[in-house]
Amino acid sequence: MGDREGPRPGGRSARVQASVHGAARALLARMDRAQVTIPLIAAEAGVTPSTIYRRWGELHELLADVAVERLRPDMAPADTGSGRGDLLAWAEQYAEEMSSDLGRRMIRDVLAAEGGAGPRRCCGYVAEQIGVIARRALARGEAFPETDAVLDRVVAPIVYRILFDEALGPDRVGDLVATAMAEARRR
Amino acid sequence: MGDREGPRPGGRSARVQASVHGAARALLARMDRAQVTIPLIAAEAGVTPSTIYRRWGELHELLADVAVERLRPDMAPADTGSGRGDLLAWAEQYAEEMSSDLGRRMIRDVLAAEGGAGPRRCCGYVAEQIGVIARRALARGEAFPETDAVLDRVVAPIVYRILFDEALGPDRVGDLVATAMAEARRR
DNA sequence: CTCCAAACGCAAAGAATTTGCGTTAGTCCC
DNA sequence: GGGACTAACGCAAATTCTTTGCGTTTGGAG
Repeated sequence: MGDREGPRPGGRSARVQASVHGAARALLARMDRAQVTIPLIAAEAGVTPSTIYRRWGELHELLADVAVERLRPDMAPADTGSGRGDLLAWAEQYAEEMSSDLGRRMIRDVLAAEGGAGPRRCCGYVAEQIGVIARRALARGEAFPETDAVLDRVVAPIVYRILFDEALGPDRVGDLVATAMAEARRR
Repeated sequence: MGDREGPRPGGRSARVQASVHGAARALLARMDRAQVTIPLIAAEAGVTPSTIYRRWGELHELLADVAVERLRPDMAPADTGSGRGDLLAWAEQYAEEMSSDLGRRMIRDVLAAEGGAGPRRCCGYVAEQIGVIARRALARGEAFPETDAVLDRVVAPIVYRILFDEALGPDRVGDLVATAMAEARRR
């Protein structure tokens, strides 16, 4: 049940999904994003367009699917020795990755899809990473803010600025982390 | 120069733009969003599809244009007698409007467009409203946080949750405002 | 008043999307 | 293991959307 949404692991569906995802990533890396179409992806993946249309419906849905996959963290946040250091390192890296052209585009792809599942999953990934940092900090006996507080004070401003204004620099991210950590005492 | 990007006020271009915007709004209100297409909008507006394609390029650009228009505030924030009250009232209304289905969709439309002009303009609208509240507060001799601080502590969490998670209730919005107002003392 | 540039309408060509039908692959139950 | 069943796929035709060339109109400048 915790199995993502996909079909069963070894089936034909899974193979098609993998090859379509791979084709989409390859094309996105190779050419301008406005020129990537479903027939192109289908040709690259070795399937017929109708297969993609039936499964994903629109290009946005497919790209969102691919983007969510790429936004899933592949490792635990670095352990710098303190919760504050961990959060700062994580936040700086996150801000940098997401403000890159690729990161920006992935976020927008995720948001463009119809169902709310993609964005929520991304938020979940972030919350999970913060949770790891938090548990590590608490195990060391340190104070650490609630995950929701970190989302509100650190993650939200980073993402909001990337989407609507201009990406925050490392110094501003540091300020956000400091503000969030100040919240920890009230726990 | 503060004139938006559009053509001169009375020209033919302006009339076409107005009628296309109106047609798009009418169709969005009347039918499901996935069924709204450029040829449909063109028919409703009484122009040929190629006109729309040439001016906006894609449906997303047009919808983003329409959404930005609708997101522009049409009046100054209510004056409740104090900066804190003004901000609270504004934030609660903003959160409510943006978390509605319509608001959500408009935000996503704005973000889906290619150029970064739309999102920045929306952010500018918000900053402007906050600026009005701030100037009123300062004129009364009250303390009030920087606009950037309000964006980070109040607006960003509201929008982030709407886009990625679940909309915040009025109580949580109140907490955000309280946090932001606490910042004012350091000015 | 005349000229000019930008924008529009029309229509044909090209590309993408939808859909019906036959076939295949994997699954479940003997 | 073997047979039936379901979901997904391939193919191809029909539909709809998108692009583009060319002539015409419109509003503004000199």
